[in-house]
Amino acid sequence: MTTSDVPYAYEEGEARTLADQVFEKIQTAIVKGDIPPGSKITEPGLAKQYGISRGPLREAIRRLEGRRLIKRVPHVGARVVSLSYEELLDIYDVREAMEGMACRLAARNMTLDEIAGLKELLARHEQASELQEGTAYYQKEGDLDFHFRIVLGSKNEKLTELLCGELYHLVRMYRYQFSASSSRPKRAFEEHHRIVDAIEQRDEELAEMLMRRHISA
Amino acid sequence: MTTSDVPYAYEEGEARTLADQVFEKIQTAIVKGDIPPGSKITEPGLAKQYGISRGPLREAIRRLEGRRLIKRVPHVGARVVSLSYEELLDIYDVREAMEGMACRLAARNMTLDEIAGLKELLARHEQASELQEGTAYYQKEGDLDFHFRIVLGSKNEKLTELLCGELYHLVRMYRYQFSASSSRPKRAFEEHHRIVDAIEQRDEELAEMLMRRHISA
DNA sequence: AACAAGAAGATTGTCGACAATTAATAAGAA
DNA sequence: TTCTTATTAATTGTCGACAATCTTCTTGTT
Repeated sequence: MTTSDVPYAYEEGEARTLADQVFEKIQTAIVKGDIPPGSKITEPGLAKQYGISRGPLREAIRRLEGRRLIKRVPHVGARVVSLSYEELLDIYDVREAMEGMACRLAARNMTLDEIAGLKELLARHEQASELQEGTAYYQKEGDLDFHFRIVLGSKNEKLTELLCGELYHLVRMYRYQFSASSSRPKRAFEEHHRIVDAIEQRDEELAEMLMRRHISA
Repeated sequence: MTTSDVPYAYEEGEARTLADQVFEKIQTAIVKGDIPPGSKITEPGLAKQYGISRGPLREAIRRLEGRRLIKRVPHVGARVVSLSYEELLDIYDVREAMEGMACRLAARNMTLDEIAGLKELLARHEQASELQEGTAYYQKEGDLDFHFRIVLGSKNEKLTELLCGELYHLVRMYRYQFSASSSRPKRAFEEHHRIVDAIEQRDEELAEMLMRRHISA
């Protein structure tokens, strides 16, 4: 796995606050399904589980609420969001729009080094894909890594925040939940390749179009 | 003003929690510039000002942090985000992508009633724009109202959440801050009109394109 | 005068306790 | 038995206090 588990990461080894630590722990727990979707969050329970008081825990919950991974009802409690099939389709429309734009901007703003890195990543994918018929690596983190780099290459902070800080987690959540594999590794790989070509040629229009088709598939 | 001050509103008169109330108060205070961008948030100060304890206040701050209206540094404090010109351009690229998609989906999913409502809104705008040379009303809330309705018409929950719950506030913040008026009321009105036409004809492609051009201008 | 080290002050982080509200349970009447 | 009502239990909301950390001011040295 090339990307860390926590993508938009803080500086490592930081003396962060308890609330921050627990925020991330709960976030990954939700994403990985350790705390199943729709389940109720009981404050005393979680506080005891993580060995902290309710204060920092509540702050973490409020932050997750701001990121829409948790829905809260006053005086009743908080539940982990459960994504329906409709919501998943919604998310993919959003991704199509935003990653399309990201790809357009990447074609404009990516440095030559970054492009070279992308091509190298593709090469590694190809190899892994040929060696093992293992769609596993390629499908999951590898695919996200590819998209991740393009988003970063857009050099658009807001876009990066929204995609990597919010939608990213929801998509990962979905993939963990359904063990989703797009079941078309060869095709996807070719599409990735063409996208990189378009970026290299600085063809913004084409880059956006290819990415949008790639996601909507 | 047709839209309420708090757009994605809770049910009114609800017995919400202190943290929720203060969250909204601070949010609008930030958006309207009452708490200036870049200024430091001191917990004891705000707590006293709103007449509450630090507990709920901290929860509100964490929620605002999740929405990226506030940046926090551990053990140092929180500051209101200050949007640079570059960030504003970034936001507009995101808006172009997302509202373009929203417009495409609106052309697909908007009901006839909603379309009729849009046309009626346009008529009101035209009248107001003719009567007073008052670009004021049209430029500000009226323009947002137009975009707001189209986003809602997309019937895409995630898109609505992101646009209305996050970018919306940032755009409003910017407008308050610079008293921004796009200085082209006539042209903008015509573009709105053409967009509605495209939606009415269910021409998704055209609707998206027109909206994107409208925003990027 | 300028800089460094240290002390005082203020602010943030964490905790436990109490009040308010909701959910669960038990008791009683139809 | 079943529905209503009252009581109990549990959970959430709020608060004030204390500890840890950072900031600022003071003091002393070069």
